[in-house]
Amino acid sequence: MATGRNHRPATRSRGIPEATVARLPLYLRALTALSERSVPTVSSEELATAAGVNSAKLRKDFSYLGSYGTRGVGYDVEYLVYQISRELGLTQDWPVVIVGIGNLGAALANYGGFASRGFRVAALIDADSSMTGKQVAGIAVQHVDDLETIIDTNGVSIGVITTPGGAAQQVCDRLVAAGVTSILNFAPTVLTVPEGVDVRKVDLSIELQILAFHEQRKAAEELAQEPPSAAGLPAASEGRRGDQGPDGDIPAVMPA
Amino acid sequence: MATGRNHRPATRSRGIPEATVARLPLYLRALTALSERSVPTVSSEELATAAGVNSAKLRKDFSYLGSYGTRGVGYDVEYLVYQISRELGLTQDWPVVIVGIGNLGAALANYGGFASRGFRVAALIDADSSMTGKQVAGIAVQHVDDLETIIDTNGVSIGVITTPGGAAQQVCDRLVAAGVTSILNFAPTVLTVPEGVDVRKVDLSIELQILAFHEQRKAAEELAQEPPSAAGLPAASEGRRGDQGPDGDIPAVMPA
DNA sequence: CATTGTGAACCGGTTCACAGCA
DNA sequence: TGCTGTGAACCGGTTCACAATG
Repeated sequence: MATGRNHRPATRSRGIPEATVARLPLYLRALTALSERSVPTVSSEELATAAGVNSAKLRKDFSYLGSYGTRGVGYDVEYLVYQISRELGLTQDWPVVIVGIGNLGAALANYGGFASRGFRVAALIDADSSMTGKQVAGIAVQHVDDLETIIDTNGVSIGVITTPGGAAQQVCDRLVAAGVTSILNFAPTVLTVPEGVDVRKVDLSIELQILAFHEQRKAAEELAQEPPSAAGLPAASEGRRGDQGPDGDIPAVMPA
Repeated sequence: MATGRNHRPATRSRGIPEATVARLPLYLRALTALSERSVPTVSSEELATAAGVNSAKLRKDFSYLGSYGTRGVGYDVEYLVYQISRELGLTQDWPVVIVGIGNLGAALANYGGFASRGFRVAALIDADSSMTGKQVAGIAVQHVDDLETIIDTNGVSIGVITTPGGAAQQVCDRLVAAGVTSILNFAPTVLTVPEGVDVRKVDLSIELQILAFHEQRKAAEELAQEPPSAAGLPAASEGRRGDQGPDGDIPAVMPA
């Protein structure tokens, strides 16, 4: 999931590699912070450090968007914020529905960063009738029976699934039938969707399991490294900002 | 991150590619379901479908673990569950701390799939004194002042950060100093860690932004495709199970 | 002359296609 | 005969290194 995706394998959108797309939000976040500090320009080196990537990668990424930098100087922060926002489609705002208002669904509904940039929680949907009408994050929960109507009247094309695993595929089918074409899935389930629908998944337990794998390996190495020669200091390490997590690639959180 | 990771780039652990490691939990989940239905064996084709990958990839993945299949027959479900669990380090259980008990932290604490496989919530930690002592998911919240003691007495090596972005790096530093070597970061922040510490990140807003990008592209294509010839049915699509989301690769959810 | 933009080498991972084996 | 295991081709993405340039 790493990083996997869901697109036509051949002709890529407008030449922007998927890996680059996955990093644009990271650059945007760093640039927004600079913008708030009224920094006028950044070099690829500075920005790369802030975003946690190396500068060559960043420059190559930006080269896919066009030549927005100035040699000898760097990039204009405001201009770049605008270009990336536009490229990501954040100049319009996207109504989003969240289906499954358990602990996680409620947490997401309350998530501040939602509204800030291009997204708006248009509706909260739950199958439990006793939830209907309750306010969560200032929004009244609606019943799943009305899912199709809600999608339609709000013009929703992005859905977030935070239901238990067992309900996810069914909810997904209804979302897609109602016109949703992008789904963010937090349920621990592999969703089957028609061509043209994008699915990304976020899976807590998978992330933890990947960490456990490496954790175990570290423990094993520690034992194995004792015997050889110098059992001294463990390779003095300065701070780094390595690539962090999936890109794609990868985990689902299931509400209780 | 897809997937990106945080490891020495050269000598890979025990020859198991990172991309394979990221898929093992997926296979394990599918196998566990089969096991519960008492299915004795599966072919690579069946299991691949259940896990949402293609069979060649699955076979290659398994080949890194060893030759656990039987030609002409398939794989023994129970045996494979055991081998993958062992490989992922899930035969022992990992005490985990969650730092930042807001909406999201509470949601994760309540997440059932936690305890089920190898993980145990050893402690909940929050900086807000008014939270101290409160029960969340049956566990008393402890104050961040005691972080080091908690890590130490519980032998914790995996930490989950669900604090606001501003506190994440600081919490991370303390976790690492106290001995944590694997971190799952839900805060929208790039964490800097010393060599040898693994960080994976889960970022809601990044995931949504990636979806928005593709959503926008679809809309643009629709317009562009109208002009040509046949504006008929949109390429009849049978259900697929594509790769879904990051693997690696990559978003952070920030509690309110 | 500092910094971008990019061709070319490199590398991990995926897919293909078939040999090997129960 | 059917399915696994894997070498080889392929491909997207990363890194290198330097030419281009404001």
